[in-house]
Amino acid sequence: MSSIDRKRRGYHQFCGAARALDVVGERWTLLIVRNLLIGPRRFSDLLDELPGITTNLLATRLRDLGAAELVEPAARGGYRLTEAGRALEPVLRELGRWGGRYMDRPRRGDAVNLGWGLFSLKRRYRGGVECIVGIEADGKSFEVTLGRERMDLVEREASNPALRLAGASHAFRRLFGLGTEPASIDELLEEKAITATGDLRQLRPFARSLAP
Amino acid sequence: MSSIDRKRRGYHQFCGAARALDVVGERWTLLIVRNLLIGPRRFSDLLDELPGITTNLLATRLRDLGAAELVEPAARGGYRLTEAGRALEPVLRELGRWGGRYMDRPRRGDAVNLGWGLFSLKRRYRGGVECIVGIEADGKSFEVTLGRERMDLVEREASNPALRLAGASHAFRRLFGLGTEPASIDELLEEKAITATGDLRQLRPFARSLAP
DNA sequence: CAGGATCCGCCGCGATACTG
DNA sequence: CAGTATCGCGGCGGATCCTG
Repeated sequence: MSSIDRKRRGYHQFCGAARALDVVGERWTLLIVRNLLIGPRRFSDLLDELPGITTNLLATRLRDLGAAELVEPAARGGYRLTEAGRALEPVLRELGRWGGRYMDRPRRGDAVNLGWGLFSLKRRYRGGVECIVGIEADGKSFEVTLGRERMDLVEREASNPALRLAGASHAFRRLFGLGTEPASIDELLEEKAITATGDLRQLRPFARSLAP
Repeated sequence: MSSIDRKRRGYHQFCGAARALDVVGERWTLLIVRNLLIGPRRFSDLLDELPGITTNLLATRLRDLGAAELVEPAARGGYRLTEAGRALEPVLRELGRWGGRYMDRPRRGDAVNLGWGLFSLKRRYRGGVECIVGIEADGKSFEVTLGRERMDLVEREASNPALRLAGASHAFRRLFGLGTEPASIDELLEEKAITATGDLRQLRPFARSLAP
């Protein structure tokens, strides 16, 4: 039946990009995935982090992502990505890289999220450092794992970080040059905008490997 | 004025991926870019290659892409990508890579396009060959340039290819394993499904560097 | 309160017809 | 060949209501 074929609107092209857009090309979908790439999320978390999305649309998207087996129920409630969902990270990385040209400063009314900013550091990371850093900003906790080649990011309290940094998220956006005037780690410590505890010898290599 | 802010529907997030989707996230847009990445196109070319798009929507998308300075008028009429538009290639590459998992075989009603298939070979190319190959299939001409690291593809008659291959597009899809049972270059030459002229010593390295 | 479902209005989209 | 004009529909945005 052609009614079945056309049931769901699709591109009907034998092309990887078109197939991908058939699955994750609808509005909001890739942004939901981006947020889940940082860590598991509850419905209400996503609702807060995605200003403008409505409850019905978020529910629909999560249901569709579940049906596509890109998202599954998380252990402690909420939603998490499956392996196939996590495989979308390179797509988000390249989208973020390309969109960087429109992103020098936040515009009026823009939602700003430190998680998105830290996520974008993955492609800036220069490598060569090996340590785990815990970041606490505005009630949120991030575990940043620097390895030989790549950086990992999870939103959770770092289990056993070599270094702990705490401050307002704006301080971290200054540290990494994420939409504000950049500042050195020394300035920020001097101003007490950021406080560091733990193995302070890791501080400078950490900052340098992620500097703007 | 808030009416100006909200004139165009957008995500209003200070995030590279969201900014990118504000510009190229609407339906059809990235597929138009994908086709233009293979070479300049006229309005009617795009209309043929994008089954299902309508004239008004294609006109709107091309106008928007022009306003965003991703597309500009081509020298001999039609449309071509600007530098910023070509910079979307990694996005299409990663989308295509991810979408590959849904693409083992064409489905009923799928549009099939040899250009899209050859484009996907860019990420398969193993490097190490240096030659220009002209491919002629079903009235279309492609110039495939193999270099030390990467492969380039333009839809045009190759100016001075070391090797010329001609055949039905289905034969090339067998050669590269693009949605059909793969076949070796020897089989295809034996069957006369593909005819090769020029420097035949390049034939086998070419096929091997792009094999499934 | 988390996690939705339901209803409605609007605009992006699809289809067709028409024009320079 | 390269679009524009028109219209109907469904996806999406906004608000409210429901259920454990």
